[in-house]
Amino acid sequence: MFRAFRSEVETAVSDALAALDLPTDDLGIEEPPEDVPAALASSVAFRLADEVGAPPPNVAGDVAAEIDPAEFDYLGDVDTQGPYVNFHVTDAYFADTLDAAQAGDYGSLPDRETSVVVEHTSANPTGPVHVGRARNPILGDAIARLLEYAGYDVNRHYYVNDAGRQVAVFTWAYETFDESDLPDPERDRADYELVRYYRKGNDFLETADPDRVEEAEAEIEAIMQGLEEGDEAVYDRVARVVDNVLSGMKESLARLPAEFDEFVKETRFIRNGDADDVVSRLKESDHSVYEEDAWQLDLSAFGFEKNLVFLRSDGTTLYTTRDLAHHEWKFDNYDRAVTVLGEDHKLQAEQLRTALEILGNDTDQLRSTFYSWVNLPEGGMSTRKGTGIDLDDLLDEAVRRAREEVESRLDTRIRSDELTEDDVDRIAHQVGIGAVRYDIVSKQPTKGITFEWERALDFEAQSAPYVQYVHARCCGILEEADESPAADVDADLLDEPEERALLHRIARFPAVVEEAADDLEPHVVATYTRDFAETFNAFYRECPVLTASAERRAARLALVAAARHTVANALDVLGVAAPDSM
RNA sequence: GGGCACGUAGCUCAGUCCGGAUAGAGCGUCGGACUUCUAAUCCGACGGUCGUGGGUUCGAAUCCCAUCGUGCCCGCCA
Repeated sequence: MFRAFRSEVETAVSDALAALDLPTDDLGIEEPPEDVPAALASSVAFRLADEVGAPPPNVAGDVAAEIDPAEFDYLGDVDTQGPYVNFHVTDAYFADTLDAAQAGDYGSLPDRETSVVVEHTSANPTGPVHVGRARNPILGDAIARLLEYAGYDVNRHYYVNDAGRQVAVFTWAYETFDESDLPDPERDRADYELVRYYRKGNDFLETADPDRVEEAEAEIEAIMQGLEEGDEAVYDRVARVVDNVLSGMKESLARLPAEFDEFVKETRFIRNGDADDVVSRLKESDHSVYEEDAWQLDLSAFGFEKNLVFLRSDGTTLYTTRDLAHHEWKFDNYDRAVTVLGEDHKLQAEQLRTALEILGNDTDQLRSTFYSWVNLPEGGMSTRKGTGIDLDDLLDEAVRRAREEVESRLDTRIRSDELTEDDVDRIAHQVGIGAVRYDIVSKQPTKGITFEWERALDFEAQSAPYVQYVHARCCGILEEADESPAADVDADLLDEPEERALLHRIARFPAVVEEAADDLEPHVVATYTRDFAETFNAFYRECPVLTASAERRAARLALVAAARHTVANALDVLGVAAPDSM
């Protein structure tokens, strides 16, 4: 309803200014501070004061007087407070909000008939997912969910880097070293087992005799050439390692949960000739140069200092070349493409975009969003070196601490229903994993995070359980009521300030989804859930539901149902579970 | 050296894109509220030169310039 209201306000102000013969290019519509009762306001009077030749409050009065609320459904009173024009909502606004939010999918926007491919995570298949990388699947999955709520047809892709040197090293190491020379795996799973070869191999290359390193390098080079030439036997050798490691990584990611519709392998674009096609088209471009036996793009006209090599002197393609083919493939199959990348890929992403334009693509359909790395207090995390916290360890610890928390609360629990063992287990998972996820997704991705156990697993703070608790409270009331919320309640009965505030908050949810999706910023939804919880808790404190008189009780039950759908879906956008009880 | 981010209360963060009403939360500290629809909750107090210095504007945390601090990037790696 808020979206409809806002559009009415825009129309009203625009028409009023036109009637007063004033410019309508800037309506100055904004949200007033919390202590102002209006839902929207306009500060347009400041800007027009000079033109009108009157002080802002007078101009505001003129604008307000020009608006006839009778022409609108949701725009009610229009008044002024000093230089501001304030817009209030009608009873119909509350009634329609209450009605709309009875739907279980409240907050989902209409289908846009637009497909979007969201590529995220795409971590090199070299070992277990660590916390430094975990921001990517959490952010990426939330963006994918957000876009689905916003009405897009979303596909989630994981781009598998299976053609680079690191997988050649990995394959060579896997085939060379014997398991008896390796430490025990940290977990009984493919990624933990295989990463030992990768680490051993890298260690060997750094510390072994130069002669033996040279031999190893020759084998690694042979694997890379085999991939480039389309040697099926080499593909099979590499795929055995890559697919195995990936199967383990998928299990970690699924715990978040982050799941994918497709794992797109980089080698696919070598094998199907698309990378070669990109090379030949780039060679013909005005920006291509042949220097030092390699084909390069001179991007100085686009503000890039250095050339971008797209074909090595030995005739092989580079990651970027294959990624160009990859993105053209995305453009062929989807209307829009979103990529979630670490900030270290920023320059590369800009070069990619420019090269795609040179190839004749419309890059408006491509949007990238960047996040800062999660570091340890002592520095970065590395799969190769084995430094870092495994995502599995973090999630295990989060669930363990959440379980401790649930169990310690069992004694003081007021509610009469007993929690079963299964309930405790469920709540521990929902709260533990939800807290990790919420902590990451509620911050602006560009802000750096230093990982600290205590902070990551703090269930107090402004964390998931605070919001989840609101959902559990809603469910508790609805369950206790023992009757479904009636469809035709009188929303006018919800006239307490806390009830009105809650309806206002509910009404905004679709607009929050829309804004967050437009900007690819799920943290906006997280901020909303916190505000929502605060507003609901005020209602919960002041407005008893079950003991209210029959009519009021029915209206409040409908409000609680509306609140439940809103908070459940807001959490769903973030990928955080909404527990029925806690 | 160049480019891009980030800098808001003791700590962790919203707000910055799109300038407007006394800069908002949480944690911590201090003081209150459970025979009540679940206290993982709520209420109150204390706490801020919005890194710094200029500029634009009726108005700047927000825009511009400069500067300091931190992080990332500047490969025929991925």
